[in-house]
Amino acid sequence: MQTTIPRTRIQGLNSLRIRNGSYVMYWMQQSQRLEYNHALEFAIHKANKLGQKLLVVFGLSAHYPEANLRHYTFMLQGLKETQSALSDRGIKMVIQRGCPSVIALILGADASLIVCDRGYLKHQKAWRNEVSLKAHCAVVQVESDVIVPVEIVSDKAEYAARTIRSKIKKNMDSSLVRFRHGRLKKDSLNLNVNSLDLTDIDLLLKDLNIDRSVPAVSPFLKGGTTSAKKSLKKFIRNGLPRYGRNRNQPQTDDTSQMSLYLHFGQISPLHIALQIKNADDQLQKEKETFLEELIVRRELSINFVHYNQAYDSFDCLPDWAKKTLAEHRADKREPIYTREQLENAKTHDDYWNASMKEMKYTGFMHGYMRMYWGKKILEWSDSPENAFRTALAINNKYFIDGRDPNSYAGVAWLFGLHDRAWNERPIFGKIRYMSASGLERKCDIHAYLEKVEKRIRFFQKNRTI
DNA sequence: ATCGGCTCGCGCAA
DNA sequence: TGCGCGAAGCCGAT
Repeated sequence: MQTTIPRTRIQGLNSLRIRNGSYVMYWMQQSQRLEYNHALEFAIHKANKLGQKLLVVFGLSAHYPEANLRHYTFMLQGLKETQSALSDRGIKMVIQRGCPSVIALILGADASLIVCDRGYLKHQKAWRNEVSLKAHCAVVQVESDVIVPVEIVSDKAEYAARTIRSKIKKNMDSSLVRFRHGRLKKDSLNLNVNSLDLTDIDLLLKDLNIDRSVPAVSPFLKGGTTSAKKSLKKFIRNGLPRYGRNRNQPQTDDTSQMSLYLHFGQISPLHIALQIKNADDQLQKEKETFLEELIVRRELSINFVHYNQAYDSFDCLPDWAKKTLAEHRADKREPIYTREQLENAKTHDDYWNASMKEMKYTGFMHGYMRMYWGKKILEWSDSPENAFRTALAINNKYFIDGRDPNSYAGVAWLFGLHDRAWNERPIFGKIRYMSASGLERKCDIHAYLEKVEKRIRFFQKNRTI
């Protein structure tokens, strides 16, 4: 049990001191939860030490890059729960409408100290940079979204899972520790700061001028820590015992779905990892396989977006991949589908269409099908650059967990990132290929088609938003 | 059903 | 400098 936050998670973002302001402010943005939140714990600790109140602030932008009704609904469900959970602890949380960095600076003007959590995408870094440059007090960033902080693992973009694995494992035991949740001494509920009212999320969503082109998946998937923990429990009971066998079987539902909640910081990877470690001792192998995905692969994605500035474009790919795709640029593509045809699931390939529908109507797709889905976009586009753009755009539009570091690494993987060369063939060159016959050979793809059809019928019948 | 070849480059051993 | 091996494969030979 750890009582203080490890130094390796804490970074001063400017050189200013703690001022004598009205409160300590935790600018919450990435880690949208109360539990296992290192940034929040650090802020509570500092507030107690200074004898001050703690104000938690969230800036809600109506124009978050690529976000639509589906994402906002899921996020606001989680924020509503977090606000009330904090309130139960005597901590005031306000949500204000506007660009997150601007909100942080406005409310931070009265703060003694601004604590923020960490995000690795370009716009998330830019927001924190702006706040650290313009704030009048110390700005401290606390990592609470990974098991091993990125800089501790490596100081460069890693080449593949195998090169990052040992570096993560070296630091894992010292990072996989519980910590005590602190208590705020000075109740801050009476702080007089305005907040958006989250009582009626639908009403608030109508008020915000957001992109409404993609419907929410509520009430089938609900955002928030309670949902996340319920899914985790269910996974440990039902999915984990079969994880080794079924993780690549898209007709089953033996996945954890943790990526949805992790994306919005509604659950901590540390919390998940500890729960998994504590599960049945008979499941050593399954646990290892799951932790490999949760920690090594997820944190490889974060390493990628942190150190590779081109993570959202074709340029991010390793040279051998760009070279081999260029050599096959003139290969005949037949058929070629437009983005519209793809989004409408109007291809000749029923397996592919089913995966597209799963994504479009349920906001989720089984991991194994995510690979097949993307590989075919490369095969059916007029150029690899356009394929990259299309795959990423559709990914981010429909997946609840789109726009995550995992999204960028996942899309780039389709084009060779973190992978190796394979037998050369048309269009793909030496990039790994996947085929419909592979699906037939390796899983029960017809059961998957049925699963998707059934789920979509259920969704359409019961949709409320 | 199972196996080997395909093919690249990092990281480590020497 | 050489060598082993890898984020989830394909394909043809046996």
